[in-house]
This record gives sequence, C-alpha cells and structure tokens, in this order.
Amino acid sequence: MFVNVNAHPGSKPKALGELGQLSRARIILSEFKYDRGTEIYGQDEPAEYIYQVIEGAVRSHKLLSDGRRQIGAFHLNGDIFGLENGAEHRFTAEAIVDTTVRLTKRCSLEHVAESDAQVALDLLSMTTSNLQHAEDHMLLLGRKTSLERVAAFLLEMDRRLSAAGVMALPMCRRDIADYLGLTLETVSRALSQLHSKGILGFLGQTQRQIVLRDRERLADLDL
Amino acid sequence: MFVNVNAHPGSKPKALGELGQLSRARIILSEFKYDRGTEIYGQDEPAEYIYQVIEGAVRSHKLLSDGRRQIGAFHLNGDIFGLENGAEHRFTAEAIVDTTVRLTKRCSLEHVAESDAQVALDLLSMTTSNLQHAEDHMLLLGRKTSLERVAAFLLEMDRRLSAAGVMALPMCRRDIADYLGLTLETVSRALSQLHSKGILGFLGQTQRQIVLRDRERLADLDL
DNA sequence: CGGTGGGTTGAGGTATTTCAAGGCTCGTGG
DNA sequence: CCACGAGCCTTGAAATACCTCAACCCACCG
Repeated sequence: MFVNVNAHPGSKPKALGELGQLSRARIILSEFKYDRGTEIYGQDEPAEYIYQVIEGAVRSHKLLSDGRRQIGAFHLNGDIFGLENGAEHRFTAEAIVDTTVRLTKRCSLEHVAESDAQVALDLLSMTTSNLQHAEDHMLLLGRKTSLERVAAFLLEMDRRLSAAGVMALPMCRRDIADYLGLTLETVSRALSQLHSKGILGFLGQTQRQIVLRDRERLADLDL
Repeated sequence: MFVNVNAHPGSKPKALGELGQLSRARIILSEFKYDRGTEIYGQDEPAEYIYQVIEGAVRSHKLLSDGRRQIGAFHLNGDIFGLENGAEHRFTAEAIVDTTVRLTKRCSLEHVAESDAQVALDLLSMTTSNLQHAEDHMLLLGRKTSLERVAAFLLEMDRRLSAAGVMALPMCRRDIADYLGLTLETVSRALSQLHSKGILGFLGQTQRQIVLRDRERLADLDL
C-alpha cells in the first residue's frame, strides 16, 4: 500500500522545521504519491496519518448533503495537514495535482506527545496556525465582497507560492470559488476585472500563471 | 484592578474540567466582572490573560477597516476564550451582558506547559475545539443560505444554553447577523418565517426567549 | 412623557448566482 | 497529421437572494 522512499531534505525550511522536530522524536516518516484528483482521506474516516506536502498541492473540503462544497484550505509545499485531535478527519483531502507527501502515524505521535511537552507544544503551534487561518477566512467569507475575496486570495497565494514574481496556481477556478464562497464565474469576472485594470497579468495561455503588476492597488482591495 | 473572589465550583462541568486541570498546575485564578457592552480585550493587544465565562456572555469579533464586523464566536457559561498562541489577541472580546469571568495569566500557563506535557495537551485540546468550530463556521458562511444559517444558529444555541426547552438569547439581532454573515433584517425575516411555520415560538415580549417547537424540521434545514 | 434601543416589515436596489453560449488547449484515436 | 471530445475558462443576459433604506411598533427608563 505505502511505498517507502528515502526521506530527502525537504524544500520548505519553515514547516519542515516542525516535522523535523517530530522526526527528532523518532517517528517513522515515509513518502507516498497521489495522482491528481485522487482522495487522500475522507471526512469522518479515522485519522490514521498526518501528512506533509513534499511536492504538489492538496485541497481540504467539506460537503453539504446537496453537493455544495467549501474548501477550508489549500496545502502547498511544506504544509502539514491531516492533523486532527479527535479520532476522525474533519475534511476530505484530495490531491489537486500529482502530489508527493510524507506521512507519519498519528497514534505514535500522540503517544510521544503524552510525555514530551515540546512535541505537544509543536502540535499546539501547528493547530494554532490552522486556527488563525480559519479565523481570518471566516471574516473573508462572512463580510468581504467578491473582489475583496479574490484580492485576498491572490495575495495569499503570492505569499505562499510566488517564485520570481509569478505564481503558478495549481487549482482551477472552481476550487478557488469553493475556497472563497463564490461561483467560478464570479471568480473569473473578478480576475478579468483586475486584469483589465492592469493590476495583474496572465502568462502563457492557461490562465493559471499570474503575475501581480500592482501589489499596492491589490492590497488596497484587501481591507 | 482585579477583584479576587473565591473560586466556586462552576456550572459547566466539561470546560471547567479543562481549567480545573490548569488549576491543578497551581495557576492563579481570579474573578472579574465586566458591564454589558464593555471591551474585555482588543484585537492586537498583548494577550496577557486567558478567560473563562462564569456568568454572562461574550462575543469575539474582527473588524474590517470600514466597520464591517464578523463575530467569530459567542462564549457562554463555562467557555474558555482569549487563548492565543502568539503574543496578541486576534479578536476583540466584549461582554454582551453583565459578565463574570475567571482569568489567569497567560505567561504562567505557558511556562507550565513547557515542562508539563499534560497541560500542553489540554491547551491543544482547547485550541482544537476552537478550530473545529471555526471549520464548521466556514462552511456555514461560505455555502449556506440565510435560512440554513439561522437554523444552524438556533440548533447551536439550543445545544449550548437551552434550559427546560427554552433558550434565552443574550445577544441582539445585530450580533446574530454579524455571527452569521447576514444583516439583522435578514435574520429577523428568517426567524419570522420559522415562527409562522410553527417551528419556533417566542416567549415574553422581548423576542429573545425562543422555544423550539419542531426540532425535527429545524434539523432538516441544517444540511 | 419623550427618547432610546431593540425588533419587525415592506419596497426597491444590487451583488452575486444561474443559465447559456462560445473559445481555447490538450490528449487520444483514427 | 488531423479530427474530436473533454476540461477549463470567459462572457453575456436573466433571475434571485440578500441588502439597503425607511417606516413603524413596543418596552424600557430617566
């Protein structure tokens, strides 16, 4: 089921630091690959593992019974996800593109945390980061206009995955929409609007590579 | 500044259990009262204390620069709030009604957690509860209709503060609206609609005491 | 008694959704 | 090599859920 690969020094130092500490605690790390579009775990499944993105991108979402979807977070290079306190996952996680993750058994980690305060504090710190993101996202979802949401999204992605001033979005418009609580058409219109105002530009013909031409005016839209 | 009162056995066993454990760790607890409408702490202020509601109700909110407000949570009897990992509060907290809180210094708690894994795990558990609530709330704010939001709100409040089948809401319509990402008029209309359908009833003339007459049909609205 | 702070309700406006059409890219198979 | 369909994105037009503005009611209180 799981392919064991030699763990190689990761690409994103910050979050790796966190899992690095866990690694110090002698927890088994292995790597695994998921094809684009496949489910990594489902909502309400027992949370057996926690994950770190080595390469690729993952989305975590909840569904309403009639299919409406809310994406709670995107997990990019170096991010840790799947960390739940209870026994079950509270989101469904899917690979957005072909993705490599590093994973470790949740129970062994939990066991270590019971005696090692430092590990427990690491877990707390990770959970707090997630909480902070969720809190900010509630404000966005509850009170921001579509343009403000898209602007905030672009700034977040710029911060998290921009290389050389250009960001290559791994996710499609529908994913962005379900993250921002909008429809894909509204997201598309907002992007077009920002484009026509010269605030951003598209590279290539896929519309997924975006360069921010006027970060200042974009930030003005992010209240 | 702070009035020290004898800590008496609290009213809500569950959350008290948590602070109870912290108490075991020899952390100073004192009580303090806030008048209705007063600020307990402000966003971006240093997080000196953490709090537990003994009596009353508190709202935590974020503001956009133009005054739009999003309430992230209501804190009712027994709830712990003001727990931040960073040095600063991420919300403004205000007493909705006259409120008594128990409080303890954050730094001393943090200090204990550094060596005591059990305390650190308690903090983790509390943070995880907050995270879980925020995750569910993102789904509500991003994807539910006004009627579904109000139904979910009523069920949440019913669960958290219903006594003898009737809930006495401490907060006004505007607070509910800012919690649900709606306007107060929309909340009022949704409640009227549920009232006219016989799903809920009002007691007294303040419109703040609500009795759920058909929890089944209300739950149908909560997808 | 008048003012203030809630709450409800109606009418009209609007941001966003819904529905629909069309274009572009890319992979696959003839 | 080209045709074709699928997936993704954009754009327009119409529908609608929610917001805004406004009037009114009621309870409370100095």
